[in-house]
Amino acid sequence: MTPSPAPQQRMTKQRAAVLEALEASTEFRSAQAWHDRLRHDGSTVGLATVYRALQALAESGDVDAVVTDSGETLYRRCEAGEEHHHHLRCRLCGRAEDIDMPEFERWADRIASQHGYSRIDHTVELTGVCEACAAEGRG
Amino acid sequence: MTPSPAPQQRMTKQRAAVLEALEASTEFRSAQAWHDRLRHDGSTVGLATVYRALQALAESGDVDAVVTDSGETLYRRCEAGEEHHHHLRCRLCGRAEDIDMPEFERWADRIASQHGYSRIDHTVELTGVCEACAAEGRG
DNA sequence: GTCTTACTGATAATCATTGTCAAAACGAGG
DNA sequence: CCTCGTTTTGACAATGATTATCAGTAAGAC
Ligand SMILES: [Zn+2]
Ligand SMILES: [Zn+2]
Ligand SMILES: [Zn+2]
Ligand SMILES: [Zn+2]
Repeated sequence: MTPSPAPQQRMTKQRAAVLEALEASTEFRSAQAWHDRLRHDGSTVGLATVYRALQALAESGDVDAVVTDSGETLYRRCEAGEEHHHHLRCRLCGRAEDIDMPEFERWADRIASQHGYSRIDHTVELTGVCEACAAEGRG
Repeated sequence: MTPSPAPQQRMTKQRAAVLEALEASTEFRSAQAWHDRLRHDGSTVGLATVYRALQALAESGDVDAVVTDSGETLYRRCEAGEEHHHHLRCRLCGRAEDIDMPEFERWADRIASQHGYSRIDHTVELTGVCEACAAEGRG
């Protein structure tokens, strides 16, 4: 294989717009929802570009991504820096809280090795209805 | 709303075949994978029918369903009866172990209410590479 | 400015899943 | 066993989120 010539990143108008949209909210939204918001805010960014930007950001750890039960991927800006964490997310409005659970991490590793499994990964997501949404009687 | 006239279930050849296939394995497979297996075993069951059967079984709690990171839904027969449980699944072959974690359940409820969230639901899945797959050097 | 190369956006393609609907199969009752 | 109202089936179209294409655009190094 070739020594992979270090891929460069360029800060474009579009990427900046996506970043700005992400910064303006702490809620989980789908790529299409972010795209809608950008268009409504006057941007002419293309849908594919939004997908690409969000995926790149998710890979680099700058945004959090979760997959819903229906298979949709939701993104939001990551508030917790590099650190591994989980979420408590409102199913109705996308609001989310960062959750830390170091005990779980250790427990998962132990259980896995007890069963002979290696290269462990895990998915932990809590969903519910936030106080505001409950008050409005949504859902 | 109408008194919902008690929906009946009929045991058809196709549903029996799906059940039989599920009984013959403890591994998580996609609807399409189960369909393939059924066709290879001589059945002429249609793909849509397999989807319908698996969904019905999942709703009734007779099979476990998980959504992968890529959005695909995997099914396998449920070994743990009605009881709520989680899985440690091999990413390569679909093998899975049932995992119980009552502490987590309690913890999740507590965290959620501390943040003012109600109607809590949760997703906890562990994935890894099982001993057999690791031995074969797959992945 | 010039040039190389990554990026963009309109659009087509993919792929799992769901909807449609006429034909076939259940199974209760006779 | 035969009949009949329902449920189920299966081939195929449709959906909807995501990805691939590819010609044109624009970072940013020099
Ligand atoms: Zn909410
Ligand atoms: Zn974790
Ligand atoms: Zn395995
Ligand atoms: Zn649980």
